[in-house]
Amino acid sequence: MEFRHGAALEELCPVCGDKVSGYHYGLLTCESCKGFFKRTVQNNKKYACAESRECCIDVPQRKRCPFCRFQKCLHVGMRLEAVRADRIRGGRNKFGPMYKRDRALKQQREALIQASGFRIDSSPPMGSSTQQRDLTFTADLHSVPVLHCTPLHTAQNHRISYQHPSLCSLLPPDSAGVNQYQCASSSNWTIKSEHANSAAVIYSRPLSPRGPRMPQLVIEFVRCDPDELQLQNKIAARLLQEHTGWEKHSDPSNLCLMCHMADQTLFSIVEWARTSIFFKQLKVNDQMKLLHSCWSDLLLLDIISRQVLYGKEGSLLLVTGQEMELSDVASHAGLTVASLVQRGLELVEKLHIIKVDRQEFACIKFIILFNPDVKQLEDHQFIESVQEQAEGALLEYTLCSSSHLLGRFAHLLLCLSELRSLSALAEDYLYCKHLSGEVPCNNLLMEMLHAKRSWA
DNA sequence: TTAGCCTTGAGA
DNA sequence: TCTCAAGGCTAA
Repeated sequence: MEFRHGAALEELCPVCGDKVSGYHYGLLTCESCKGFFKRTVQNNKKYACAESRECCIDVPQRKRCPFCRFQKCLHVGMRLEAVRADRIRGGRNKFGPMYKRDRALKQQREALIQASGFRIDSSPPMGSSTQQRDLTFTADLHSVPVLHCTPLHTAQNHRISYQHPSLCSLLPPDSAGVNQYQCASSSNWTIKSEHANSAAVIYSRPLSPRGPRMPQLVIEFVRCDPDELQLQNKIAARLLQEHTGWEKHSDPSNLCLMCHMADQTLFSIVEWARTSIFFKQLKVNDQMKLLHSCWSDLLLLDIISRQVLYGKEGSLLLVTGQEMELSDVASHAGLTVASLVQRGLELVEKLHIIKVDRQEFACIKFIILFNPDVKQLEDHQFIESVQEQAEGALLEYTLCSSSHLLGRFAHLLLCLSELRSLSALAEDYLYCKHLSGEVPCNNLLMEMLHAKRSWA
């Protein structure tokens, strides 16, 4: 299948919302933000914000505040290292494979839309509502009570303060009043969930003349998934900011670096959950209980699914898009980590052999998140109903895509059980390391670790 | 200073 | 040979 380059160009610039002209410095942006980013980095420009560093950056206003515009460039993931110090023109850079993978993802998403006849706003332009949500999320990071505060420097040496938010501050105010989720699609589909105590059933699309039936809920689950490249860029940029702050103080250990990466991944998982179908209808108390209960399962699933979908044999693909040689990991690991890595790799291999796809991973995430076994849930019936629907959607999807009747579905549930067992071991290991003071404190990772143990 | 268009050149 | 993401040029 040929990738339509034009499809990507229909997207909007994540910085200002203007028309995208191609991949520039790590992601799809417009020509003007490309030029702005280049000028800023090449000429080492220093800007200042006349307001409160929260200026709106859109097409009409992007010229108003270069400080906030550049901050946004970094925030959405434009890469400083893609600007060439030697200024040599032409050729390709090291991001080629990343652009290729992003194109493949977009192509896959487009194929999914076509197969289902359902319109998904692929990679919602950050200049639109998603952009606003993104800014709100960033603003949250700067406005919540301080648990941990490290002075950081951006590439421009602008001092910014980074305050680590707690899970509670990352979740929105109670949304229980909003008990109706409605989504109209271009194909006369109306998804409606009016929950009082149970989730309304979302029906599957009828059989498509072009291929197997795609359960409607699976499409919704995939739709909730973040854009892999944007996620990659965002986490890489945040880690770069954090790392700039560390350089002055000490050289962090590998374990420490991995914890920071896991911490940032946890942020993205919370962000995914809080904007996901069904979850956003829950009261904050229930949201927190569910996330406290399953964060490590979701974190491990994130690592494993990336490995299954995009990883290469012999290396570990990190959330930042970097690859680590497994031989390096093994040589630096102790017995416990080596055994965890080995079991993780065996699980990756199992999932790889049966070719688990994005749709199935998306369902599994919801099955993990909506765990009715969590104690003292206010809306237990609704949560149980969502998990049943997610399992039903996965079953239906596997029956459509596999000839082995229940075999594939059962296999996936077995893998899920292995994943839970592995994540419990990883949690124990992390807790031991925390007690011996070998991992960073006062972050979301540690908050989750403590929360689970305090009510377990 | 901005932003649209042009030139360049490595890799497919 | 073609593609496309770099840097360069220049009118507004």
